[in-house]
Amino acid sequence: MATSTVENYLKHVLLLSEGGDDLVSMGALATAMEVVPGTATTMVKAIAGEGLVEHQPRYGVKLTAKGRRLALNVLRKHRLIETFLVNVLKMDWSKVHEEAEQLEHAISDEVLDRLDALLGHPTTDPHGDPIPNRQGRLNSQVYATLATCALDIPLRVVRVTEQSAEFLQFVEQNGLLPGAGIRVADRNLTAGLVKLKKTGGRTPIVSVAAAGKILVEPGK
Amino acid sequence: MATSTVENYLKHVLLLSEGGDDLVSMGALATAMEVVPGTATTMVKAIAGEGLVEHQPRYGVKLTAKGRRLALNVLRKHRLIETFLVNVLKMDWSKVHEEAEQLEHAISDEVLDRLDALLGHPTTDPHGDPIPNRQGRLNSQVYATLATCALDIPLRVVRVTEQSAEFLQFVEQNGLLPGAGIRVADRNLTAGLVKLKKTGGRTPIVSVAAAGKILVEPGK
DNA sequence: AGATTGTTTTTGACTCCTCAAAATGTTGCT
DNA sequence: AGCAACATTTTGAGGAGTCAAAAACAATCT
Repeated sequence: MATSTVENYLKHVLLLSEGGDDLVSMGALATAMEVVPGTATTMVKAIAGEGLVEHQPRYGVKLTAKGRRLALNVLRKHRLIETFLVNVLKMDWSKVHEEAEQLEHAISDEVLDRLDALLGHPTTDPHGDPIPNRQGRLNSQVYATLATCALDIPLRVVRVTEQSAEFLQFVEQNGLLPGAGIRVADRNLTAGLVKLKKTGGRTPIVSVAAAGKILVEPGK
Repeated sequence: MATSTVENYLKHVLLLSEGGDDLVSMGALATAMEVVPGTATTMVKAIAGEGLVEHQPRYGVKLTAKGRRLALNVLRKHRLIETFLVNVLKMDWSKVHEEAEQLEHAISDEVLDRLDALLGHPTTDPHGDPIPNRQGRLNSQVYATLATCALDIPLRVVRVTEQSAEFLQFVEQNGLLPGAGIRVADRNLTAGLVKLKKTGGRTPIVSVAAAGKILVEPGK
């Protein structure tokens, strides 16, 4: 059985490769795992020996089929737990990520399936992140962001791709939760600012960096 | 923060001292932790250094006030999680102990409190074991067992003090879940057998060893 | 008292995961 | 091509938790 450290490495390789099967650099992986690069190298060599990842020395790492299966299961646990914490226990959406980081390694597959049923087999978590199904299929649709989409057309927020509590609170305070209707009024790349217009009249201003983390689709 | 290994040592010292503040032997602790005695000695010395237990070399170990507080919190988590798994997720009561062993170290105090509220502040878990409240008060009433109580008076099962899945399944199959009405028809200490009589007519026979693990109170 | 039995502690070693710092390789620039 | 800048790997070391086996101690039985 993979230790929770190994599960975390696999999960981060999956998240950093974002669907594509390109290589993840040691630097990026080390940063995500909050360890020094040498540690990541050591660990990657170890789990490569177990057939969980393929290591191209000096170029990067990618998941094997086996590693991908494990990583998707961890991700499924993480996102279903987040959904449970928000929908059932009514926890603050900005706090559930931390909590799920711990629980995802402690929960069994049986509890996972029962949670899934209790929640009605949700397809996304409270941040709009897609939840892999039991078979490990992941809806990896590509969305536009508030930093890239066309101006002045009606949009709907579908996903927020950063988990830090501060950022999530900022998003909530500006009424940009998944599901919110919105349009981009103006974008000034020189100043690095994006002016929004909410249905209801509010006109929050966010940085281009923040806007790039808010995914949208054309909406009513 | 105590590691989950430390939490487990503290929990087992608490359970083995059963309310009383007498010393727990290294041998008993090692057996409970499923490690060799030398490991228990090493660990106890380490956590004694952190002020969590008091170690009387060669005689045993007991919790300090600080250690007891932590141990009770772990026990509270364990038992509330078991209750959640059975009452909400409808899991088999013989399986939830294993699951809770993992989850008790991963869950935050906030989630704990929300679970507690969701469940309606239960005072016992599905096995009848008392759940410590937030302040760490533990209802440590002393009950008779089927191995010691008077014959032929109406009883009610209140608690089953062994967590192995096999034993719990045996208890369930004989209709001896907490809450069940029952009386002891006969007890033969030589043969080591206890004959029971259920309200409803069934007359299960259990060993004295098993009977000693089923706690009862006088009941209609 | 002396010897036997059983428990506890000590010692040395091992695994897992980590870091710091030195060594090595890659890439881009002039 | 030669060099600078950067990323990666290697090396040596340490903490946490564990085991096996030897040593020390306590309790009990002649």
